[in-house]
Amino acid sequence: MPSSPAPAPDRKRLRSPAPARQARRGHGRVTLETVASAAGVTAITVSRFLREPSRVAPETAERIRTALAQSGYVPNKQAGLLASGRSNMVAALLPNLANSIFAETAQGLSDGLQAAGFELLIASTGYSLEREEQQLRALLGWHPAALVVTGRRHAPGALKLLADAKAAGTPVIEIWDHHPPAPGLRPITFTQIGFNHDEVGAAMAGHLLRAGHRRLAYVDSGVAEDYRAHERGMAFAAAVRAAGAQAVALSAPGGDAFDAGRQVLAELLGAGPPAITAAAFANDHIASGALLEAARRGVAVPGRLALLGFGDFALARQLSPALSSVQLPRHAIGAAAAASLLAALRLGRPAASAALPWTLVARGSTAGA
Amino acid sequence: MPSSPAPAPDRKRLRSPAPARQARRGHGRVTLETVASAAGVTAITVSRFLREPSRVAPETAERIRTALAQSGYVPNKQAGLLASGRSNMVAALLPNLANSIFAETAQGLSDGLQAAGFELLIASTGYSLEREEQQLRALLGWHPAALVVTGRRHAPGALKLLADAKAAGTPVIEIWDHHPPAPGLRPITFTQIGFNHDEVGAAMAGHLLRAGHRRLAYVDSGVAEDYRAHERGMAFAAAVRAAGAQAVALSAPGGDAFDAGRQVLAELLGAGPPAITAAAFANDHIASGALLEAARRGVAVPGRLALLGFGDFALARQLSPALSSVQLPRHAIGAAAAASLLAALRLGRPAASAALPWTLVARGSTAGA
DNA sequence: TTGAAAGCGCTAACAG
DNA sequence: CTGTTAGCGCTTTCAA
Repeated sequence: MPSSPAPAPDRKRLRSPAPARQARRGHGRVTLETVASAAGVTAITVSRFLREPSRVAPETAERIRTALAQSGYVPNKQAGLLASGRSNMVAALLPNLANSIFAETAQGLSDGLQAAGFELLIASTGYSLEREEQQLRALLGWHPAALVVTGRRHAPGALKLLADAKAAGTPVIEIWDHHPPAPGLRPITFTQIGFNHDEVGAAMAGHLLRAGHRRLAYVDSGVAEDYRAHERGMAFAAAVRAAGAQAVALSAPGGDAFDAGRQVLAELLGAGPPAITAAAFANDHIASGALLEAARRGVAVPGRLALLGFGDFALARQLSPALSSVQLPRHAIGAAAAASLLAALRLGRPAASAALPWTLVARGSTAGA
Repeated sequence: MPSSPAPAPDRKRLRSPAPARQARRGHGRVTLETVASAAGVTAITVSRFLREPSRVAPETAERIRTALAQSGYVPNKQAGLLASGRSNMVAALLPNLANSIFAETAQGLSDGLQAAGFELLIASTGYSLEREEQQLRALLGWHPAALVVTGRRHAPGALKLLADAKAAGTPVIEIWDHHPPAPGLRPITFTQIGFNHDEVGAAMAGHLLRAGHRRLAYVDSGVAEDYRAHERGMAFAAAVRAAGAQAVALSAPGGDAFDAGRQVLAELLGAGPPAITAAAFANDHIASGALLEAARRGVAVPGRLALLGFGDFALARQLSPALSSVQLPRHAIGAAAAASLLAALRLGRPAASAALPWTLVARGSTAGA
């Protein structure tokens, strides 16, 4: 008796609601019906019990509770979501997660969402608009209840997806940015929760100009697609020039950010005459690298060179001199986005934008005149 | 004519497979069928095209391609997964994400999984076993193809869920740990991918003992549930005592880790006689805080006090003196876990455990004797 | 308070 | 190469 083509399936008994009912590809999973028949009710009653226990008679409830406990039942979310047509997921796209700045935003989102029973689906883009579009497409397959993306620049395809989603009533929120719409540039706009990077760049310049510096550099991160850092740099340079001072644009090399900062210091010191006496950075890591290198070389900070970071990472206030920096609403951005989209979902109208506060924290590295 | 209760739905036409077919709660979403009828085929053909374009005639394919492009169709994953009974998701539980150590592991997992077409579902536990169990329960609702948890300590309920999953053939991997099973302690075991924290603790002690220290402290992180840090501390103390030297156990206060390290330095210096001349830390942040504070106070490192970190964060080699530390396979743990579970899924047998290498990197903060 | 029927959007199996 | 049929596990609607 070789290869008899598998035993004939006994799919002839089409009777009764009993647990028999051999499924097409039934891999002995515990389903609502398993629990139901153990409790002597039908699936729908167990389903009701799970969602609104009060709508089930106390005795029935007790039997279901027992059956549930013994079965090891785990509700199947795909089935539930598919059947209800609802979604309790929010999809978020962040440039990366290893960077503590976005990790905190993710935490803020997660905190706000979890309390409301929503789940967070995160993907990272590595600052690439192309990857953002890919990831967005993948995420949309889950039919999320809302979308959170970073920044206001997106690939054309992504923009279309976002616009479609918005048109279909799905809240779309852009975080880490809050700019007035560029006149005539993009017709549709989304909710924005963040701050204005032009203002920050100008404020960084203002802080250094007020200390009397006349030749100032902005050191970019070197991440080509981090346009927010570029914007700060442009605004910085504009403000510097508006004050009649000189602006120099530098870019940090790739690799370890501390090392990049160390290398940039040489450029900073070598420039001139007239010498550059103050530098603002795209982030605290690069700034810290420069600060540490200055200490190693015996370069006086802020005497010879004033240094100003961005992000106010934990390390900033630990260095000597302590690094002046811009403190950001990292967690708040996530929390506010969660609150905004939750409200939008509840009220059925577009999510509200918000400009969140940042603070320039002056410390030793930019002290005095 | 006030509030006429909405126009009567035209649900009378039950004919033909045409796109009419008013659904029960059909909210004009674009489905396979929408695309199919636009292309003049049925849903299954579009479905096939999406998965295996070669199985569809070139002409048909072309029509489908057009219809697809115009429709803005987004496949519904819940429906697809439910119908196929498959899952392309891996659920991972990590203590937290803001900590770069775990963020890198998540990145490693994500990298490995993405290449194989799997998606990563991440939740963080905040080092709480209770939250781990909750999150695990929530994650299981997605019926993931594999589970990744951090460490080998779990709440009883979580342990049961994991054991059930394993029994059902779902690979379960414990990361960041690799210990021989404690005799008679836990009957069932899972795949482990990480390293032995006892060995690291002993190696940290060995490194300092070799430099001639006779009274050594281990500074714990103060996170009660980070048992891996405790284990390193226990092993550290055991090795110190085995060498006939004295071991002191300290714990860092909560709050900012750098500040905690600064505070601990005072304790370290105040202890004795005999004085503590070397300290090992639960992580580089606390160690760095101590190092920075030592510099501020003019305490000689390693002359008066040798300092040894754990984790080898980017900052470690930037300080002066540079901080000795233990370099960990942060990314590799995630990558190896991904590879192991992928192989297990493919071959249909249990995932393979692996001990990954770590390195004690000796730098200035523990130099000389 | 409970159940029967139908369907969410998709895919497996089996024709043709 | 394409279509038909049935069903994934759950929830909605309506009836009892």
